[in-house]
Formats: sequence, structure tokens, C-alpha cells
Amino acid sequence: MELNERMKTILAAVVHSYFTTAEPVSSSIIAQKYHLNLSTATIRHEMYLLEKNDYLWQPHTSSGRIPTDKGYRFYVDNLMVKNYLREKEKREIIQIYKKSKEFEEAMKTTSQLLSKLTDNIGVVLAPVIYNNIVKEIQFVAVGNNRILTVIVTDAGLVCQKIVNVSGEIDKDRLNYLSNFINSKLAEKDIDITNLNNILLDELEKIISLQERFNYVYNFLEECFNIRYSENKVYLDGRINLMKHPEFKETDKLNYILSLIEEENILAATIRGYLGFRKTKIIIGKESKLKEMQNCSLVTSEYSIKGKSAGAIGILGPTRMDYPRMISITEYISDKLSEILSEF
Amino acid sequence: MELNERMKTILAAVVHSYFTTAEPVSSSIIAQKYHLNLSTATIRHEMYLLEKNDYLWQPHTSSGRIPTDKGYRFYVDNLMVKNYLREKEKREIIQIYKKSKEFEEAMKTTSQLLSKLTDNIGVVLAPVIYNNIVKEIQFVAVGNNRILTVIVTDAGLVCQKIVNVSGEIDKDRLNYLSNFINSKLAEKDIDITNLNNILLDELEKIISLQERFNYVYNFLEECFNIRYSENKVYLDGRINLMKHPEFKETDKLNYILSLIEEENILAATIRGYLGFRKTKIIIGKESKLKEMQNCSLVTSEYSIKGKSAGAIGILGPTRMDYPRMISITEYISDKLSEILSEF
DNA sequence: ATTAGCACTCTCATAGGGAGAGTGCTAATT
DNA sequence: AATTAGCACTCTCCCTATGAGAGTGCTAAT
Repeated sequence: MELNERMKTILAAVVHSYFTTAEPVSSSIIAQKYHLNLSTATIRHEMYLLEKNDYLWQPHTSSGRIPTDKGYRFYVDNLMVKNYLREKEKREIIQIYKKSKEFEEAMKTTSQLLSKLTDNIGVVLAPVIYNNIVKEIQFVAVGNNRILTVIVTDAGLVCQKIVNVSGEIDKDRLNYLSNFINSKLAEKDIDITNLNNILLDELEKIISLQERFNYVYNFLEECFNIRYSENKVYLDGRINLMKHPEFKETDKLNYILSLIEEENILAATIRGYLGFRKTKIIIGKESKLKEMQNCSLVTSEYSIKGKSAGAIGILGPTRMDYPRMISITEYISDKLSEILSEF
Repeated sequence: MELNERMKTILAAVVHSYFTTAEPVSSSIIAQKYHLNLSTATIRHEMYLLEKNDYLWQPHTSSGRIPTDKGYRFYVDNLMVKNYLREKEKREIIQIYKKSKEFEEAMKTTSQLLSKLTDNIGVVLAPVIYNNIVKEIQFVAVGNNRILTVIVTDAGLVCQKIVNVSGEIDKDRLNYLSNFINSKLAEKDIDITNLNNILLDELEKIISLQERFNYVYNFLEECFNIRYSENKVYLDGRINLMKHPEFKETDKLNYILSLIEEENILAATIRGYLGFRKTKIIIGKESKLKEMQNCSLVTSEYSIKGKSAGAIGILGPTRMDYPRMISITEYISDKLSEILSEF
């Protein structure tokens, strides 16, 4: 069924009122607060139709109405008015970011900003590295039997790993090795995912010539074995959950807490939604995760030097101020992109 | 008032029964479950005295009794029977640790182990570095205008920092610099806290002689400026809170959630209790933090190569199985010490 | 010193009732 | 044909009452 204009107006009013008060919305509230010049009976009739079409639902007969996931979806896709951050808010965000001189700090600041500005949970996925071109590899002997491998990518991301080796470390050989590898890297663009295969193939050739490289082979294999599955996630504002009346019910709180406990699952979920467009909104049961059924997630991708790198987002009850969540997420992802590109 | 033997027995029984059932303990329950060969009236009389002396309290007149913080304290200090982990459990812990090849992994594994084994929140404070002797410093140019500084301490801890520099990096100068610094480090034991002062003093001398070092001065100042306040904390098992009936009450949950939201405060609190003895127990209001008033914290220090490095702990409701919490915390801290010492 | 006995207190579950909010339906109005 | 007034009906919420049950404190007897 196609919604007529009046139904759209009423749906938008219900979404707005329910977001504001967290109470089921009655026909008289719509009539009073939104000046539609309609009687409550007429509004009631339209709400009845909206309910029949799954845009609204009632906790019990003779109570006011609450938007369904479908109702929120229609609102987000067709009804909501874009929100713009005030200049003052933008300045404050920029001001706070000025203090972030390092990568880790920028990530933390971002999740804090997201949670403070939205009163929800702020989520930041660290940049993925696997589609990056490897620009440079350095080996640093730390102590007597450990080597710190530093991989620098074209986007300027730095990826480190400490590997234990048996036996003394010969610094000259280590130098020779890194010079050799870096010369190979300069020749062609090697994706970090292929690092292992390509470089070890190259090394095979030398090893057959120069036996003395043999001892580093195992160590290199370990160095290049970067675990892509390990997605660092920065979360902030869990306590904000307690501000929302929907999470007064223990089982709903339980769901969302177990969602944010398993950071890997949350990260994988967010990644699963990426790539289609910059900002993405997942409302309640639209997610396959049962833990997310009472929540909405607004995510926005950020980039480093123009190349998509990761995503930020906010997680809260489905009853949220979607226009504002979107504008905040988008603005912050833009700023984060700028900052990370400068590093 | 000095507690007589019978009062001690009854107090221990109340603590045990309340831990098991989470229900206020009545005189008849004590009589039935703990076979003291006393009538309920006698037990009631002793409980009355225990209450008068603040070891027990009643939620309301004519209800059973619950231990107070003081009651738990007396139990922990004088009554509880030491618990020993079963060999099977020890083996399982060792087995799980075998997978941890890296520092970061060991930290995460530890917090997970703590939370899984105790059904409470597992806390791990990363090793503090400020009382370590600096053994070695390496500079690695990453990209064109960034330098990765790697500081290795005598305990084998590695501390890294990326610093932006303006202008091109001369690799020969960087080498010269690190050789110079490492020679100075070999001469005397420099505490990491004094790194900045001492080395920059030394550099001053050279700079006056060799003008070309001037450009690195600012950069070094930034490199050595390690922020000690930044205490990395690993937390796991927040969801376990929901298993305990005491946190069904929203405001109690609120308190503990805000405690674990501010990881820095939690870390500082735990650090504040360290040093006196290996294992420390903080019960409810014994902590000055109002957020901790419904919780207990059991912490145990771990060491690296015999030198105290950090602490692990578990955080849960005051109604907890103290003997078991202690044995788990102590055993895991021992294992963690071993693993970190081997790295 | 211990205990049996008992009155007393408080919680908890249940039921009833009245107020209030809000709906759905129908008949009247525009 | 669309809108609305009117009204019966439903459901929640809050208050009160009531009785059972658990547990205590006290006293007198053992």
C-alpha cells in the first residue's frame, strides 16, 4: 500500500514524538503537538491504517502507537529532514581533534566524541590494512633474540610485530635482508595480503644461492603472517545505555551488552555492511544478529588519502534521532579522514 | 567485641549460604544446612549479636541476615579456608596460555581467563614501564617524515612511539644518533623516567660542538616524552554482571558500569592498592570510590623477571567466592609472570 | 546456657476497584 | 465521500485489603 501525504505526516509525527518522550503516541498528542488541523478521530483512523501496514504497533489494545522497524525505515528513507551541525559544534569537534597527535589517540578521541555527542555508544573500527600496498619494511633487533618488524604501507599505516628468533641476531644480515626486500618492494606494488607468498618466493631464489639466508626464512614467514581477522575496535559510552528507558528491561540490556562484549562480532557486522555507500543505517531486526534487534546502528566510512580505510558508527536504541546521528557520524568521519591523511 | 568460636562458625555459615543462594540467611537455614547442633533460637541470638556488632545486617526486621562489608572482611581475614585449584584446571589454564605468543595476546588471554573462570569481570593492568632501566633505543624512519622510536628496557618491555618530523630524514645521522645514545645507555643505568633529562643534557654538550645535531633536538624531546599516565587496561566479561541478582537493580548496575567505563580511574585505583603484598582484597565501601560500594575487587601482582610489573584482578559483587577468587587470581598472576619473563 | 513457645513484623502474592488514557466503531455532520 | 462527535469498551496503573508464610525477638521453662 502506498502511503498518502497525510499518513506520511502522521508517521513522521509519531516517530518524532516517540523519540522525544519514549512514550507510546496517542492520536490526541499528534493533534495537539503537530497542528494538523484534523480531529483525533481522523488521526486515529490513519494510525489504524498505518498499523495494519506494519508501520506502527501498539504495546496493547487501547494504548498509543510506537513505530516499527519498518516505520523507522520508511522515515529514514523518505521522511526525515536532513540535520546540519551548528558551526559552533563543528568548531568544538575540530578543537578536540587538535589534541590528537597520534593514531591511537585519534581513534580514542573519535569514539569518545561519538558517544558524548549522541548519548549512545561510539564505535570506531581501526583502518584495515589488507588492501594496502607495502611501501617499506624495517627490521629492528630488540634485545638479543627478538626482532621488531615494521611494515609501512602507501597510506602511511604502520603495522608492527615482534617475533622471537632462536640464536644471535646478526645486524649486518638483517640490514642486507631489509635492503633486499625493500628493493623488491620498489619494483612492484605488492598488496599486503600477498606479501607472504611473493616475498618468500623471491627469497627462495636467494636461499638456493646463498645458504646463509636459510635461518631467516622461518622468522620471515612469521613476520609477514599478519592476522587480518584481528580487527581492533574502539568502543566508548557503554554507560549511556542506562540513560535510555528501553534498556531498563534487563533482557534488552542483556542483548546489547552481549553485542558489545564480543567486539569481533560487532566489527565483522559493521564491515559486512560497508562498501555500498558512505553512510549506512541498520534498524533493529534488519540485522541478522538477534542481539541487535532492539538497536540501530548508524555507520559511516572514513578514508585515508582518498582510499576507504575503516568505519565509525553509533549504536543505540531504535528510538533515536536519526537525522542528528547521521550528521554527526558523517561529519566526524570526514574529520577523521582528514586527520589520518595528514599523519 | 571479640567473637567467640560459635559466632565465627555462624558468620562463616552465613557468608557461605548467602554466597550460594543470594538470599538473606535465616537461623533455620543455618541449623539445617550446617549441623551445628544448636536450636534456631540460639543461632538467632548469636546472629542478633553479630548484627549488633556490624558483621551482619537485615534488609528489614524479621528477614534473614546478610553479611556486611565488615563481616566479609572478618571472614576473609580470619575464617575462610584456602582454596586450591584442581590439577585439571591448572592444566587447562596452561593449555590456553600456550597459544599466546605475543605480549598483547597474553594480556587479552589473561583477562578472558579471569572472567571466564570467575563469572566476574577480569581486569589486567599492562606492565608499568617507568621504573625500568632503558637498555636500548632504536630509531626507524617510516616514510619520509616520521620516525618510529623503539625503547627496550631491561625487563624486555618494548615501548614504541611514532614522531613526525619536519624535513627529510638523514639515515646516517639517525644511525649516528642511536649509536651515541646507546653508548651512553651502556655507561650507566638510566631509569626511563629520567631518560629525557639525562639524555638531552648529554646531547646539549654535543650540540654545542656539532651544530648539525640541532635539528634532532626537538624531535628527541618528543620521543622521550612517554606518558606514564596512560595505563592500558584490559577488561573482559562485563556481561557477567547480568548473571548476578544484585545487579538487577538498575542503580547498582549503573554504579559498576560507570566504574568500568572509566578505565583510567579503575587502573589508578588498583595501582593505589599495590605494593603492600602480592594479593589484595578490597570489599565494598572499603574503597573510597562510591562506584565500588557494591563490589569487591581481588587483585594480584605479576612480575617480569622477578620485578613487579603490573596487576591483574577480578571485579564482582561483594557476595563472591573469595577463596576461589583468590586462588584463581594468584595462580594466573604466577603463570602470567612466567610467560612475560620468557618473552 | 539453652531452648520451646509464641506474639509480632514484614514481605509477597493475589484480588478488587476506581481513575484515567486511549482506542474502535457508529452515526451524524460537513 | 470525508470528517468528526460521541460513546462504549479495553487496558494500565495505582491503591487498598487480605491472608499466607517466613523469620524474628522476647520470655519463661528446662
